[in-house]
Parts: sequence; C-alpha cells; structure tokens
Amino acid sequence: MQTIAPELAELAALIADPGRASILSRLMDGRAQTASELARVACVTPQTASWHLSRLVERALLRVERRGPRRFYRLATPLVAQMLEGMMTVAAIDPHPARPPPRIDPEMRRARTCYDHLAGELGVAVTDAMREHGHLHLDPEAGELTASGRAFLRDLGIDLRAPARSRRLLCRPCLDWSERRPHLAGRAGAAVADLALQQDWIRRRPQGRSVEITETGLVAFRDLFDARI
Amino acid sequence: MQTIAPELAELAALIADPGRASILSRLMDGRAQTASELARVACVTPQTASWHLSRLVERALLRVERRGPRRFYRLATPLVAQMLEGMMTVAAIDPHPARPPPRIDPEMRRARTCYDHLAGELGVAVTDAMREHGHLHLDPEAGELTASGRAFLRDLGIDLRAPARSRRLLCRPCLDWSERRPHLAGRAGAAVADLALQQDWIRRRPQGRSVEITETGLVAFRDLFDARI
DNA sequence: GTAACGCTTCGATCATGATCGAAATGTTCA
DNA sequence: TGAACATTTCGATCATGATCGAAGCGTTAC
Repeated sequence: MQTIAPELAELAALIADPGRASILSRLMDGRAQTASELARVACVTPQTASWHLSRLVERALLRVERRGPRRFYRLATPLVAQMLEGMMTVAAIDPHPARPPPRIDPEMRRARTCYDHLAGELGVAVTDAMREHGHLHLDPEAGELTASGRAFLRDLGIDLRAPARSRRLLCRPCLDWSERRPHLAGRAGAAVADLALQQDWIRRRPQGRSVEITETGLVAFRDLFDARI
Repeated sequence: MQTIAPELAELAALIADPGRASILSRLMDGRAQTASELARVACVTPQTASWHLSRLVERALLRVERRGPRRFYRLATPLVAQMLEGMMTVAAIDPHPARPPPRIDPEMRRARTCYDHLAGELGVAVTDAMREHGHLHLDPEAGELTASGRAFLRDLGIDLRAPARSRRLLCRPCLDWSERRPHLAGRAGAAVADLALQQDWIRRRPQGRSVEITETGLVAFRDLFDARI
C-alpha cells in the first residue's frame, strides 16, 4: 500500500527538532527574520541554525530572501502556518491532565499575532465581545460575520472588500492553543489586527511574536469592542 | 521566551517515525484497528509496533480499547485527524516540482474515506457535481450548503439535523492531499459517506482505508449526483 | 583594496531512539 | 487447569542526525 505516510514522516521529522520548532513558531507571525535572530530564538550557534534553515528551505517550508549580507527567512505559504496552528492545538493538549499544564510565557498568553490576526487572551476577548453583540457566529469549524458585524467593522474604518483574485475567507475560526478556544481569523481577523497596529492599540515586541497592548489600546478594546480585557 | 515550541517538537517527533506515520495514516478513517493489523501496516514486528503504539497512547494521540485478548487502537479525537489532514496537505506539496511527484497508491487516489467523509477522486467529483448544481459553495477555508443542497440531500434520504449537543459544522471543506482540491466534509460530508456505505455504493477494502466503488455505486454517483467519475 | 560582518560549509564527535529476539503477561476457551 | 493466541516487556545492538569549532564565501562600507 503506497501512501503519503513516508512524506508525512519526513515532514514531521523536520518539525521534530526543538530548534527548528522554535524557528517555525517564531515565524508564525508571518514576518521575515534574519538567520541570526532565528539562531538566537533556537538557542543554537549560527552555523547550526544555518543548517536547520537550509533544511527547512529545501523542503519548501520556508522562503529565503537576501537583503545585503543578511538573509531573511519567512514561512513559504499560509498553508504552513495553518498546519502549524493545527499541530499547536494538539500540542497544547496536556496528555496527563493531573500534571500541571505546560508553562506558557505570560506575554504570549496575553496577546500575540497568529500569522495575521490577533490571538491569546486579547484575540479571544475581542472575538467573545463581537459574538455577544451579535456581530459574529463562530464555531470550531467555521464562522460567519453578520450584517451587524459588517456594519460594526465598517464604522471602525475597515474595508472588508476582498482584493481581486483573493480566495481568502472573510471570517474563519482559529483555535487558540493557549486559550483553547476559537478566535476570529480570516480576512476580518487580519483587518482587525491591521487596524489595531495602525492605531497603535498594540505594538509588536522587538523579540518574539507577542504584542504589547498600549494604554490607548486597552481603552479602545474596552470602549469600541466592549471586550473584557 | 517560553513558548509551545518544545511541545510542538515533541509532538512532531511522535509522527516523524515512518512506522508511526503509517499507523496514524491508517487510522485516519476513524475506525479502530488491532495491534497486529497496525504492525502489518507499519511493516514492523508486533513488539516494535507495540512500543510505537504505547508511545502514541501515552501522548494521547490514540485511544486503546480491549476486546478479549485483542487491543483496538483508534485516533483519540477528531482534532488529531484534523491535524493530520493539515500535515498531509503540506506533505503532498512537492518541494521540487521538477522531480516526478510522489507515487500515490491508485486505489487510495481513486476513492477513500477521510475520517468520516469521502476523499480522493470520488470525493472531489461528488463535491464538484454538487457545486455545479448549485447545491454547495466551497472555499478552501469554509463551505455552505444551499437551500437546493439541503433539499437534494433530503431527497436522498439524508437527515441533516444535528444530534443534540453536537457542535459539528454542517458543511466544511477538507483539502484533499492527493487531488490538492477541497472536498465536502463536516456533517453533510459524513452523511453522504454513510449513505454510500449503507447503499453499497462503496465498500471498505479489508486493508487500507481506500474504498471500492461498486457497479451500483458508479451508476448512483453518475445518475443521482451527476458526478464525472 | 581591505576590513568588518553575516552567513555557510566541512569535519569530527556524540546522543537519542528504532529495532528485534527472547521471554513474560494476560485473555479466552475447553 | 492447561493450551492457544495476542500483545507487551526486557535487553542488547545499531543507525541517524544534531552539534559546534574552524575555515571559507559573499556583501557592504570606507
């Protein structure tokens, strides 16, 4: 029986190294990072990181781009991010509920970006608030933005029209591995995250993919979204 | 920065062994299999398979159930199946498009079950036919069954009412790794597969998770669904 | 040109974990 | 109780691949 299993194992082996897993996790915010930064994240020497990175590029999980003497690495396609999302969801399930759950960095748990949308407590709080106001229906498997939701986002200055040739879904759920609850993703989720960055409600931290909620942001999320954050 | 990365690597390592990948792939149809059958699938001795299986159960990817002297293993939750779907989708992407694509077992490619719904050429053909008849809208990220689609399935004798307490989505896409196109999943997809098995349109092969399309089935899929199969 | 810097390649070492034979365990049935 | 069978445990062996020091390559800036 010839199956996809060998390719599956090969792919998994690529993610099975803690250094490479850290690198992939770091790149989940969709931005590009230098080889040095990724070496630091993976806690290995530059030469070891280089070896890992070349394997990831060779297998087309990452794309590399040269800018001067630096090389910037990023996830090759959103499909890779979606795969990692799924794996993290399962990875976050504690096989031994008796033992204390894996410690998660509080900043990560509080607020972060997940490829292009908000995640962590912030992402879930915004999603919950929108649901309670009837802006949104969200299931673990799918989501729907209501007429009221469209109006709400439009009033915030968000343009939800899809770019030409985009087949991206307007509204989809993404299972949060730290909160273990679905939050808003898709074009709508990305638009909200864009707005928040643009309005300085959140700021990307220089390292890691957690974000800082500003004072203005706290007020905005509470007043505009009615989020319990 | 404390993250989920170590757990991600640990999880991936579990899937990174060809034997375990074969076992997981075999269990993707959602049914339970004995340790012996899984040893055969993984091409290892029973004692090696036993070692692999105990690791998978320990990490809560599989559940085990004893019936007499046999032990039946199955995926612990649909979440695991969904994760594997995502990984297979990426695994099926050829990193070197110049080289010949990975050979896939023709029976697998033709028709198989994917957890609880149809996949392979058959799954995609049925989905395409339903789309062309306006029964279905399906995006890579989400799907919707139209009024005409509901009527169509009802006429086939399918009851789409959700069981109490079920939060499963009626209609969702599942990306097919052999066809690289989305096909119908969710409650509607499962209902179609159930109907097909019940009407003897398809038969599970004794080994593997590919299914055989019967003569009756070929006629039914063509006449009732208008599928090009 | 040359120095500085980022990154990669090479080579040797070392640790992890997959494997199977042999033997033990556990279940059913008579 | 004993025989048959499925599965697991134990123990020893072996292969893969992660690691980093040293050296090399390529780009930029002066």
